Amino acid sequence: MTTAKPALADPMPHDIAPIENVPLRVQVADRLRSAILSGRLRPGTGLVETALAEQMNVSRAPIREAIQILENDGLVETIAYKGKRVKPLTAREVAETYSLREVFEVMAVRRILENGAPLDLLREHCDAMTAAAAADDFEALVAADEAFHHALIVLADHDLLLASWKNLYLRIHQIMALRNRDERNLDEVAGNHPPIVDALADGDAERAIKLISDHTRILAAFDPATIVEAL
Amino acid sequence: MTTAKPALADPMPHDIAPIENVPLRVQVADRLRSAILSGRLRPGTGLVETALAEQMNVSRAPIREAIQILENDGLVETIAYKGKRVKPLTAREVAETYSLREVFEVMAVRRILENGAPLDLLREHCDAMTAAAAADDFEALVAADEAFHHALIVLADHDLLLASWKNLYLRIHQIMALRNRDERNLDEVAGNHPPIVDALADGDAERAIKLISDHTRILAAFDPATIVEAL
DNA sequence: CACTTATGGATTGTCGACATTACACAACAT
DNA sequence: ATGTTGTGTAATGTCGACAATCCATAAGTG
Repeated sequence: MTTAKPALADPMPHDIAPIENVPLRVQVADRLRSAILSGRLRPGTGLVETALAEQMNVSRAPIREAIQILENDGLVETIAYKGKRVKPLTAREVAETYSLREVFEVMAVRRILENGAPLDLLREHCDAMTAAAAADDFEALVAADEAFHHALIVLADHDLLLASWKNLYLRIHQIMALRNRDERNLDEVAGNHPPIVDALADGDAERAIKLISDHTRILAAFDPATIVEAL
Repeated sequence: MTTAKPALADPMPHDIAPIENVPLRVQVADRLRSAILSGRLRPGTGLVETALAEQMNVSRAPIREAIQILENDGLVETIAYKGKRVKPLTAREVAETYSLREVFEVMAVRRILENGAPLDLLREHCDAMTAAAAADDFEALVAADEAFHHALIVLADHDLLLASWKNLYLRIHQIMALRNRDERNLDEVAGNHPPIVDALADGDAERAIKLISDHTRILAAFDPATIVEAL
């Protein structure tokens, strides 16, 4: 009953966005994270609190907490009394990241098949991917790809899985940014996804799992050598 | 060549442990964590920085950072400008925790079967469990059980998996502490594990996966109702 | 020359004080 | 009474300064 109070009819234009009260540490963390994920801050780069504080015009406290947030994201590591730096990316870590992602996505597929879920969202993302591929728009393709996989995890209806996947995907972002632009066929990437949805629709567990498994594994296999050196 | 320097022959007794230079935040975090995991700090309990700082006789800074560490462990949640509290445990979270653990352990089994690994450590832990069960020593049984599963994950030789499993197992600790002492047959718990090792030894993937899967699932199914209320 | 011992700079670790926010409750007006 | 507005309190958020630690490099010593 929002209309129960007739005085002041609709006084607030929707344009007035709520004042954002974002703590500094979050702003700092977001900026640093995006710098890391975009590859502007390369693995091995030292993060000096004093320098960052001065550069961003805040005190050391928020910087410290921001760095700790990034540590929880697994993007930064601390060596006591020595310094903090962007976590180096070893070939092994890359492989492990993708293999864990595979397990997560297979788990999602299993749960979707067991509990059922509407698949139209996945189809939409597939369409977006084929469109992006047709337009030769790499960025859009990557975005749609992530949206697809994200939706897949969400459909699994498992908060902890979703949180773990998101955390893992941070590194995937980083890896993709550091990887030499692999000039693979965009249409091929886009074409890989619809069969997964089809298998889900058919309730064909074995096929769906194999498809999603192969899909993520292909990405992983492409990596180790093409990563830029760490530190 | 440690004997190349003949002067001062073996001057340091091994008894003298290295001076521990543990940052306060870590000490605080360890204490709080153990309090949470043991159930002394129940879910929903508010954590007030000022109070903890006074109580532990340190400033607020280490307390703050310690709490953030626990947040990364998933044991504490923050509501901005409102307070921090021990994360409430819902039945859903418990179920999700165990289901994710199942996936992790199945992944470990798969990797062990694919890459091979010595199984004697697992056997030792099995023996410790049966011994504990025979002595009716609940604590020892739980410890050996954890050692077994920990070893299983370690054998999978996957650092990221190990880290994720450890993080997840923190909550399992908490859950077990909060759960009404389930008076199940100790011998039964102990007896569940050797067949897993046998299946691994036989290279029987299907059987090993089914065993480990059932094993963790049984534990999960036992929970939701027996958990004490949150908040 | 080999080896120990100072010393200096850089960086994190800790502290106490102040600013900001949110909530609860009282005071007030309608 | 009901709703609005003020005010106080308790908590987190932020700050600047100081202490502790590590590392490299130089100085001293046999």
